[in-house]
Amino acid sequence: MELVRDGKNRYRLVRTGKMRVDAVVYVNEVLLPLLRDDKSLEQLAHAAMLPGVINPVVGMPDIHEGFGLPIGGVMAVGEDGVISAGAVGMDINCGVRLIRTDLRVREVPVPQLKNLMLTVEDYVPTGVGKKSKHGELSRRLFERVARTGVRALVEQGVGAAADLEYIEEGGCLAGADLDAVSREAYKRGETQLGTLGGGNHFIEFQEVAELLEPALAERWGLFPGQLTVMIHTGSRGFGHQICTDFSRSHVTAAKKYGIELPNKGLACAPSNSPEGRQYFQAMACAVNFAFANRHLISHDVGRAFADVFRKEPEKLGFGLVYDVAHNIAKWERHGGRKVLVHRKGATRALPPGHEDNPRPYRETGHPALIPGSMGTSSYVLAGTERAAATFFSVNHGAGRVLSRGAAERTISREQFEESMGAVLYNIRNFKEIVDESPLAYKDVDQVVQTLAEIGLTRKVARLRPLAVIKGKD
DNA sequence: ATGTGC
Repeated sequence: MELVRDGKNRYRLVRTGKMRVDAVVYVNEVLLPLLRDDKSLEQLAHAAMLPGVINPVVGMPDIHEGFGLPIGGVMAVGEDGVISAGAVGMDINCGVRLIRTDLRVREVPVPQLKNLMLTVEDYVPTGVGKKSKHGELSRRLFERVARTGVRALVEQGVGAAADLEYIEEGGCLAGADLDAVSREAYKRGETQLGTLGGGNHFIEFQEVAELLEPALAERWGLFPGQLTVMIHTGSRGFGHQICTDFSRSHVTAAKKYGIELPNKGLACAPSNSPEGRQYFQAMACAVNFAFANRHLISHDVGRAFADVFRKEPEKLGFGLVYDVAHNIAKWERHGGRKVLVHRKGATRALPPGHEDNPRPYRETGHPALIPGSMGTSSYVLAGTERAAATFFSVNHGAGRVLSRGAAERTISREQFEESMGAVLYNIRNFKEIVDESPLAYKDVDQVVQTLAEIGLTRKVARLRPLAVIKGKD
């Protein structure tokens, strides 16, 4: 397997052996060496072997080894090709939502910020295995949420109908069918609406630190010194179970349809087969659940703001900038063809004027939301026409450089605390959070710059972390 | 990522 330089910040794995197409990975000189002891390039090559795959399979600068497709991978497949649960990921519609306020960070003293953190934690369950505090609502609305997404919550008075235009797909991916979902997945999902989860998921209070395209940032409602809230979570146990179910059953399906699997994690079925359609139907349920999960969490964050500032969220300028997925498969048009784009740790970023942009962002292109690691900046990016080369995709974050285990073994308490700087966090026991240290991640500035300097994205705003809420066990 | 492992 040979990686050849193919222009600035761009390397190509030229088709060889059973690969049907090339793989292209976008990294600069700093990020390239980080792929040394990592199977992600091999995993891109595996994806390039699947039936119907379209040239090229793409790796983002935050790429790292995953299950099946690497995290930071984009695999587009024609109508005659396959769909793969492992190319979407365990956390279906893991994604990011950004909320703006009219508050200025300098007007919010640290004790008030701490109070805000505690109040949010009262409303939003965090940590692995946690169940919804809206137990009755979660159970009652679960089926409607899975079928119709965020709209089911809006109908109950959670948020406003106008919010739907500020969510990818209007908060509902078409084609969801609960009949495709196992009993097991259903049971795990119905009690988890409005929960954060663990691992890299978070609720973060941020300050708009820098406007890189001031006119556009202001048009999107951002201003320097502004307090924003970023929510990063997904479909919890529901999506996890769906991925597990289909990664197993599609090994059999692949055999049935004569598909040779380069690795088990890429288990797949023809997208037009009953097995392939069933995965799409189930995945769409989890996509809708995750959009609704972030929506209900925002509602609860709004309640916390109302408690602390003694003003209704609307009076605080509380509003949705955007909500975007980074683990999803969707049918889209690229190069005049209908293709199924699998994005796993990759964020859609449509260019200005593209007809698939939501109405408020039709002219400018929608914001692409990129969380950094805790303790480092996050970014608001915009799409470009050049990113047609990546099926209009950008990175999804900083990307891991140390596994959880390696982080726990090698990062000391002192190093951890230094890496967090002045950022507040809710976890007392450093061992529970060291695997999320900024030291376990790549440099998000390098990652974003890699794409920006070759015109695959534009930096609109940089957000600085003030305080982060992570999952508590 | 995950009621975190065959």
